[in-house]
Amino acid sequence: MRAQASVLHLDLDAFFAAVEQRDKPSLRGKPVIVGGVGQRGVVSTASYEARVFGVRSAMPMHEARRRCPHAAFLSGRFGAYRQASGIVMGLLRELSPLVEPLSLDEAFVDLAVGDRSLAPEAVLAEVATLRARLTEATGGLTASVGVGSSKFIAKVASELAKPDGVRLVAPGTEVETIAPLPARAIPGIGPVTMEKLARLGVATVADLQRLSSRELVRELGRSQGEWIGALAFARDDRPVEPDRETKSISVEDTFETDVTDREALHAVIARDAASVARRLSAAHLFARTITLKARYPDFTTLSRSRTLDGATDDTAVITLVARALLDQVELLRGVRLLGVGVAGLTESAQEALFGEQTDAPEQVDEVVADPDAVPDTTEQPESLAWARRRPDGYRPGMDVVHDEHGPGWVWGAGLGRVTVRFETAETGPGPVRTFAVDDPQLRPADD
DNA sequence: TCTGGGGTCCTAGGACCC
DNA sequence: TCTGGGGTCCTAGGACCC
Repeated sequence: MRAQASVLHLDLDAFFAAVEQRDKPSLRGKPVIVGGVGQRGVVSTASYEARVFGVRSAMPMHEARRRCPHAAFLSGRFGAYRQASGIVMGLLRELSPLVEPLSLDEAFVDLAVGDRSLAPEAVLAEVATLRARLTEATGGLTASVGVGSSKFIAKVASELAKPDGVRLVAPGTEVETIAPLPARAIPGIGPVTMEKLARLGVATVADLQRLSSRELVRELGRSQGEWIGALAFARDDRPVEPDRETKSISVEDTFETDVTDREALHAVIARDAASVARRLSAAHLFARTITLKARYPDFTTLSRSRTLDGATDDTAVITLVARALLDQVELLRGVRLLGVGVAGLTESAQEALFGEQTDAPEQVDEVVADPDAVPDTTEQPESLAWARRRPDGYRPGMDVVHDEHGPGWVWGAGLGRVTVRFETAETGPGPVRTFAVDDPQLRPADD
């Protein structure tokens, strides 16, 4: 904890839904739900209008539809979210070079750099300017901002400021500020930990403050017990870290229906491995450990991993190692999810550590020696298409262009037809038209 | 019609080394 | 010939966060 309130936490309000309402004027003021629109999707973000009906992040989509059937259900446009996020992070970096993004819609900023005044009035004036510029630069998005003497307090403060507000917790008032909050408000206390604490009679942070460190450690383990005990008294001296290194990269797919066919999963692995390899290359990274993840219909999840002697960014190597790991997975029950991940990331692809023997399966050795040995899986048999996450094509919410009607977005698709609303952020609510999916005048817009 | 996808961190046991 | 102890790496699982 610092003597001054010099840590800022910014959180964009209902971010994905707000971007959709910005770009789709007919949805402004209405319930909007962004998430997986398939059978097994969950809510990513609900607009405040949808939250009134009890729709929350991570809620299964069928439950959200039951609670709020008249909402607009959209599958998300990550290009648009990334762009808006980039603008916001840029504004934050004008405040201070010490910006630590936590996700597309959240970041910490360390204000204790340069010669600015850290007096509360001065900081609040800066925050007011920031929020006004943010709304202007993003075409109407809003953010909640918390300022405090540590990351923890700044984060709690922005939570208290939501939506579209500011809260500065004055140094010296931290413990009394957090005392009445539910213990669950402390980051790191999730459902399982809260259940354990409830058995000790803990409901609020004040209750937590009454427990001894010894009791917490006995119940939660050393690391978590000591950490929660410290946060209950607002003790947190973690620095804002602008350059955190990536530790792992992964891709996973939940299937519309459970998959038992090993060949179909081989095709999924090839595609996911290619995606992971592309991201490794883009980041100029190589990986030593390859992990395969599978989830059974009863939701039990397992992982199998193998660490290679050398690091790789090669699709063929990742594919064959992941496929070999799949041999250790029993498929009789089918799987609802499969994923490929890499870890042990390095900036160079060293050859095998000297003196060590490789324990990789022979087929991997073959591929390392000859990348062309990997089977070409880019052309999937038609029979495997069902294993894909979702049919390609027009997903609700996506941007399209029509030669005559101009830019619009997909309102709904199915049965060979696409319904489009023609409007943009600048136009005001626009008209709706329906087309055949193969209408040559209609196509997805470039991202 | 149960429960996404991308991450981080922690624990715990076994192998292996000194 | 009854049995130590620390350190590191690897694997697997789980809690948690957005």
